Amino acid sequence: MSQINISVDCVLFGYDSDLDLKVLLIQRKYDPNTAAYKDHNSLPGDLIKYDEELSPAASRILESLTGISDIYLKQFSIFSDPNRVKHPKDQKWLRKFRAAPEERVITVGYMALVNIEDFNSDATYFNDEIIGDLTREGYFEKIWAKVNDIPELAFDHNNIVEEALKYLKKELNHELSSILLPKNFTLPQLQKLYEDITGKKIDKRNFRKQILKEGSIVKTNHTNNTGKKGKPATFYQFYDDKNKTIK
Amino acid sequence: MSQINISVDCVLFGYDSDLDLKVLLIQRKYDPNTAAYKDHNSLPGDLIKYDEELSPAASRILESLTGISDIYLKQFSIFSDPNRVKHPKDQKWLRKFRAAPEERVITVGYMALVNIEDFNSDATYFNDEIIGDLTREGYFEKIWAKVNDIPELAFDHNNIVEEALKYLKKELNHELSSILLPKNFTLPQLQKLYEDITGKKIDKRNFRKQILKEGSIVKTNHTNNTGKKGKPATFYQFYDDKNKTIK
DNA sequence: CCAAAAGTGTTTCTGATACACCCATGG
DNA sequence: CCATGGGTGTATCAGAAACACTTTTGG
Repeated sequence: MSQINISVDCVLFGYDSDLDLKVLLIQRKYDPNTAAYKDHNSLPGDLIKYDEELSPAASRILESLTGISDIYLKQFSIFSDPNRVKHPKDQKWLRKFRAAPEERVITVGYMALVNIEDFNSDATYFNDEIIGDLTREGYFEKIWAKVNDIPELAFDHNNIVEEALKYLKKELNHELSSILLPKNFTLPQLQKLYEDITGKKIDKRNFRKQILKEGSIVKTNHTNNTGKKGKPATFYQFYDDKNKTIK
Repeated sequence: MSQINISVDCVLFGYDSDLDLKVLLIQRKYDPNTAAYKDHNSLPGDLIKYDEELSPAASRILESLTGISDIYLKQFSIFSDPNRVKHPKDQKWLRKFRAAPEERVITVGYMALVNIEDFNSDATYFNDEIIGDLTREGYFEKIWAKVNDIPELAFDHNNIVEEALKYLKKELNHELSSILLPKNFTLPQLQKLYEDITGKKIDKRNFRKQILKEGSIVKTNHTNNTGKKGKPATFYQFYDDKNKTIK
């Protein structure tokens, strides 16, 4: 008898200060035996286990990819179209490693945020046992794609990314930015992050006034002597109001 | 093999102008043969069919209860605790009419709004074939419970109601109020609705100024000569900006 | 004529926006 | 010394909030 399956898919955002907002994708490499996976890209995700809660499932998937165990996670939507896995190209792929590839899958979308520098330090981490779907399939790579330049993805994953981005825009605040930025950051970096995500230019005096008034960030004694032209910017750190500690 | 089931549960709000915000509950009556269902209350909900989309499932359930086919619906959260149907009292009940009562059920919460007067005109409507869970179980009644006085409900339904209420508070606007109110309503009624739902007192001059400025409601020539003391209030109607029609 | 509820404008405050010049560094 | 990017304060505007009396009806 046919059953409905549940999965989670994670849209992991990373922000590269001098560049762009990016999303982590799983890219299947060309396989000479089947030629089927070439250029097959998707979001990290997996079916949930019978007794598994949704958020822990998302954590499990992300930890296995990044080695980071406490990634910021937020459920943002459900994708429940009965035909969302029925496209022939997706079916061809599913048949390779799912017991019942034609069965309906409802997926829960999670938005996740990570400091891309933390990620890089663990870039090679990978735990074979954790991600069923990925390891069953074998050979793949992680790539950071610019949000404005995302390739064609499997299933409805392009749509899921769009929805995650909408959600991030709507929810953006100082707590979230503090996750995307390294511990030490400059105000021009923070401002650029806001401008990149919301797509709006901000007046720098007003931006500083606002954010400093809130008291959520503190000045350090250091500046970024990057060897570039221009006055060096001073580093700030986020201050966690609840725990009275610097993040 | 154990599978995960998906259901939808509906939190249908109705607003009785002179009284309170209410939620529609399904109340199982006392059954002398089993004595099991006494005082068993729950939200209207059902497992979804294999090929069914979530929103249409919620519509189906609500239509079968109210006879109204186009009830306002909004998905607001997922409830996915693996043990949410495992409580002994709930298991006892599920064993009566589910093939696999011990299986995990993930439910999707829908908030729904209805003009309680429309509902009353169809109060006796009930379609046997539509709601599986309800008809399998047999005898039940619909009751409107005040949101501040909700009895103990099955599963995690008390929690689901709370979350729906939070969601309604957050999303409350003039479109939503127009659904809860009858076609003709007075400004004091509208203001009371806002105050009841948000739990905050509003200055009546500021409230009128604001809502009239938006142009979403229009004055009529009628007043509510209710035979009560005090100046009669004039009736207004919501004006649908998109369709240029009165709702 | 009194009690009850509807209806009506103005002032104050606060937060958002607009705007231009000086400073420190590298080349 | 010049090009580049960092850093600073004030004036204006708009929307939110505070506030008190008059009007119409029923009893």
